[in-house]
Amino acid sequence: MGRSPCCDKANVKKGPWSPEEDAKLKEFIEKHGTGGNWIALPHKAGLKRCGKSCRLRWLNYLRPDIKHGDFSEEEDRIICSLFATIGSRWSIIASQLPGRTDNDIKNYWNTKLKKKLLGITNAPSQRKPVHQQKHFFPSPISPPLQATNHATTPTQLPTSSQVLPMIPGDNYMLNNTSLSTTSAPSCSLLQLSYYEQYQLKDTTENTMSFGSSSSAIEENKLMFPGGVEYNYEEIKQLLISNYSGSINDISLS
DNA sequence: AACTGTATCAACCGCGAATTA
DNA sequence: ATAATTCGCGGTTGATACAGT
Repeated sequence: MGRSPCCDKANVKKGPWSPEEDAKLKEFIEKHGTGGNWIALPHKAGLKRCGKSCRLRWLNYLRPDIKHGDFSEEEDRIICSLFATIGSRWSIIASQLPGRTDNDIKNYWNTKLKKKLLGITNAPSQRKPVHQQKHFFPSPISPPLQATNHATTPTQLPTSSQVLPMIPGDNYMLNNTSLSTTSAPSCSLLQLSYYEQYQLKDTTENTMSFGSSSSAIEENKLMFPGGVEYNYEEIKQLLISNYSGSINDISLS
C-alpha cells in the first residue's frame, strides 16, 4: 500500500504566499493556535494550502519571534562549532540560535558560510588542505552549548564535557593517554578534535573515532562534511606534532 | 540595453519518526 | 500489534535578483 497524500494536491495552491494568505494564517494562529493539527488548519483558516505549507510558512516566516537579517560573528561561530560537532542537524543548530530557523541556517550555510570557511572557489582544485586554511573554523572557539540541556532526546547534543574546546595548557585524554596542549595547537587542529569523536569518516563511510579502538581506513583519506577529502597521514602528523604529550602515535587500528 | 551566469532564499518533496485509532 | 495519519526534518528545486560582459 502506498502512502496517502497529506492533502488533495489538485485543490491546493502552491508557490509563493500572498500578503492576504499570510494575514489569514497569522490571524488564525494568533486567535486559535495551531490546534495541534496542521493538516486541518488550512481548511479552518480558509486557506487553499497544504497543511505542511502552512506550517512551514508560519515557522519560517510569520511567527513573531523570527529574526531576519544578517548573521552575526557570534552566530557564525555557533553554527560552525555545531556543524563541526553534529553535522547538518539544522533543527538542533537552530535551537541554539533564538529567532533563527533551520531553513535559514541551512541556506546561510550552503550559500555563504561554507564557502567563507572552506575558502571554496568555483574550481575545486583550488581548495586548500586543512592546515593551509587560515580559518578553517573561526577563532577563538567558545563552547557552543551548556551541558545541562539536551540530555534525553535521541537527537541529543554532546555535553560540554564531550564537546571540546581544548584550551592550550589544559590536559586531555585521548586513547587513555594524557595529552598536554601547552604547545597551543592551532585553531584548526583544536577543531579537528571535534571530529575525532563524532565526525571522522573514511571514504567508505565507516565512522572513525580517534578516541576509541576501531575503524577502517582505505586510501588514506578522510572525508569531511561538504565532501572535502584530506590525507589521513597528513592530518595525523599535524595532530601529533601539535600535542606536546607523550603520545607517539594516534592509533586507529 | 540585452544577454548570460551566479547567488540567494522561499518553498516543495519525500522520508523516517512519532502518534493515534 | 498494526495500520493509518501526522509531524518534523534535511535535501533539493525554482523563481527572482544581481553582477558581469
